[in-house]
Amino acid sequence: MPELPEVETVARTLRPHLIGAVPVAVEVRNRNLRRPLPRRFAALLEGRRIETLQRRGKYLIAQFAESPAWIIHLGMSGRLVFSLEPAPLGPHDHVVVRFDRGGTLVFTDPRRFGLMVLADPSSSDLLSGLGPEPFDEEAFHGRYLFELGRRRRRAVKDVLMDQRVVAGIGNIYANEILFAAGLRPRRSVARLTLRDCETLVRATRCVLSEAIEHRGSSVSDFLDGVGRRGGYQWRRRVYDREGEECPRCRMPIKKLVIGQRSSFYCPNCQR
DNA sequence: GTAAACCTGGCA
DNA sequence: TGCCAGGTTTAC
Repeated sequence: MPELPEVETVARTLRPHLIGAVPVAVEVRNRNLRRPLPRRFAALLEGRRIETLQRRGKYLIAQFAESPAWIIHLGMSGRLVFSLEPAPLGPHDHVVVRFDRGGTLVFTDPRRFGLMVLADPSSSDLLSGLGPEPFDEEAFHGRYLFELGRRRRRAVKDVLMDQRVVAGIGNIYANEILFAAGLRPRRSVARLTLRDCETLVRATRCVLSEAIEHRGSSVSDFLDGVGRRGGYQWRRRVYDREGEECPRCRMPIKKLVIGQRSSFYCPNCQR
């Protein structure tokens, strides 16, 4: 579910409720996430005031006055919802955090591919390998992709989704970005011109910012930090639209599988 | 490189 | 019943 626009949406919607709040009661109902939560997890979180809530790639990072920070990844089906009047808990509500000034944050994740870690962000293995943020103009630009592409022959979609190359892009937005850039998902990065790479970078920022404006995609079940659905699923041009008309040229959208992930593209508009 | 692994739910 | 799903890691 959650790629950069969804995680950014969660961060923005949670900030007003979490900044300055102190977890007073942390209940771990199931510690078997992607990495098992340590026994001392609750104790390490309780009593510490949240000072900032940041996004890095698909990770959320809550910082306190001192290290360690609370690093969260929502995996495929993870959800982080704050509410003032909590509903009864369900079977996939794994972590429940109550705050000093009221309100409850519930981490829900049916598939348990999500992750929570207490670590120093500057030394965490989770964050250290991440590539630049897509909106970082200093680090993520056409030449960067162009130089990177010359080193190895690889499908451009594969490269876009590689978190070491650029952080935050997953399957939905990789498809949408490639449509916006007019590039086929299978195109080898080795055969992209510098201009292609510049177009790709522009398309990346354009698609991601449009998705953030619409508060992310709720293809099936994404909810933001206060339990609302996103709106970008209605604006998807190609993702999960096999056989439908291309919004530009009306040719049927095609589907193929790259690296075990479904890819959607217009055979006419993308070359 | 590619496949399978982790897990549950939804849908044909 | 089998396949597919927003992600990432590990093993051939």
